[in-house]
Amino acid sequence: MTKNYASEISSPLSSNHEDYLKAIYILETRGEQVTNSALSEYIGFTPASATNMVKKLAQMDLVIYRPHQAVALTPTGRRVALEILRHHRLLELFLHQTLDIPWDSVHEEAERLEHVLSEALEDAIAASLGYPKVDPHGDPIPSKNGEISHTPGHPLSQSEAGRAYRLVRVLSQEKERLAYLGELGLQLNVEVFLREQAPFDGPVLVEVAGEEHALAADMAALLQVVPASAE
Amino acid sequence: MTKNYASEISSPLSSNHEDYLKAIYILETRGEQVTNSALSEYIGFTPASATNMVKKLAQMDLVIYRPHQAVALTPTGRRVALEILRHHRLLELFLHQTLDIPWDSVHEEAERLEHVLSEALEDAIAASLGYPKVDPHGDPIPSKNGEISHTPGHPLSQSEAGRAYRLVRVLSQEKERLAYLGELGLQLNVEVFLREQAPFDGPVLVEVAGEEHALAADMAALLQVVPASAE
DNA sequence: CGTAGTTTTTAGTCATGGCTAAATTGTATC
DNA sequence: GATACAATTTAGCCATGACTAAAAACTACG
Ligand SMILES: [Mn+2]
Ligand SMILES: [Mn+2]
Ligand SMILES: [Mn+2]
Ligand SMILES: [Mn+2]
Repeated sequence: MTKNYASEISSPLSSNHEDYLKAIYILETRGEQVTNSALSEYIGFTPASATNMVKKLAQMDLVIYRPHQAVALTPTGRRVALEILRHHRLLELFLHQTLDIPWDSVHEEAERLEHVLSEALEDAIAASLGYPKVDPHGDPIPSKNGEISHTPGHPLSQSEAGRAYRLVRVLSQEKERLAYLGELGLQLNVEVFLREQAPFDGPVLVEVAGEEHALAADMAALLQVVPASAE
Repeated sequence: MTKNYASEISSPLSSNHEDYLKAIYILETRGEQVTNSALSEYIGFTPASATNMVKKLAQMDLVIYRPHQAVALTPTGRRVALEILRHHRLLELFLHQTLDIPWDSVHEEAERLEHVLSEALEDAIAASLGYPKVDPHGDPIPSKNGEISHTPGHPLSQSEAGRAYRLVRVLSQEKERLAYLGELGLQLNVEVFLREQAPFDGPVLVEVAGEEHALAADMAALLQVVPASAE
């Protein structure tokens, strides 16, 4: 058997089923309404396809669907979403740590592998990593029984200038963006000194590993930090 | 991009396409004629489905199909089969070595993972294992450019009694059989002393790690060995 | 409220790739 | 060579899940 949630559902789920549920979960956690258009845009299929799939998921009791309303996960749907998300983030960390895959590439690899990970493999990976709590981007890894911790931190763009911070999460999975940040030395847990914060949503000046860089406001908004003093 | 052979083919191949090609390759190497029934039995679909798929593979120039004749791989088809086989065997070894997955479980895991392995990951795995030549069952791992070595050895059932041998390959991927062999201590590269060989295809008596065991003739036929003196 | 514009749903099409059942072809035996 | 039996192919069915285009339903604004 290949999946933990297998006992809770009627028919086996395809990769796309799982990606839909994961997408709904992620959109839910963003606090936005999970409209059909938001969902279809996120997964990259047409709105008609999204409606179609959501109806099927509703028949399987994985989501609640009321026409023209935002879709929501049922408890079972959330369990499935969290299991796939756990696979995804464990894989990202494993690929990064064990196989030296750069942090800007792990997402796309995990996107395919997450669907073919057995329980045994999930457990073996988790064990070999020492039961980690976050992935290479600082995203929390759901526990086996579906708990997920809230990550601390606040955007660098909303932090006080003249202080040192530690990067605890990057709210982006865009390959190019992550590659750029990596070039600046901005990897997870790196120390960042916030030199200057321009007003009117202007750029921020930071110092990383002795070098100074300017970051656009929207970029800085994606960088979650905590005070470096909290060591 | 996900596969190396992508440039050589017209349309992307599904997991099942790849498994068919791999199956044809394996049946070919057994020296038997790859009949429709042999193929359909091996892959576990009906003969009608096999005919159907073989015709599609023929349209893509991956196999040669003539009605009522044995099917054969084209050079391109062989390249695809060998790439998937490389994925499979690299994964088996990786799972066994790096994640301690038992040798009787790696096959089924690799059967799913082999289809979602990117070039980058294939390379990273091969590098982390030190570019290995054989998998945990002694099956040769095809090279990146599609070369595959011939493994030495002969069946234990056709070996001379009173001599010591080294197990270099097990010609089975049945979970229960491998688990049983593992319990006897019969893992790859283990030393086996052939105590007695009963006539008329009778059982063989072996000594492994100080313990004596009797093996059925068909079991012993699956164990490929070389003289232990060849150290 | 009524209407324009947006969002969502419906309806209908298509490709894929399994399946069963029936027809056909090939093979072996008398 | 006829005939039985096995292997293979054909024909037709079905589920899945994408798509486009059209219809319907919501929303917002004058
Ligand atoms: Mn995915
Ligand atoms: Mn991540
Ligand atoms: Mn496979
Ligand atoms: Mn093997």
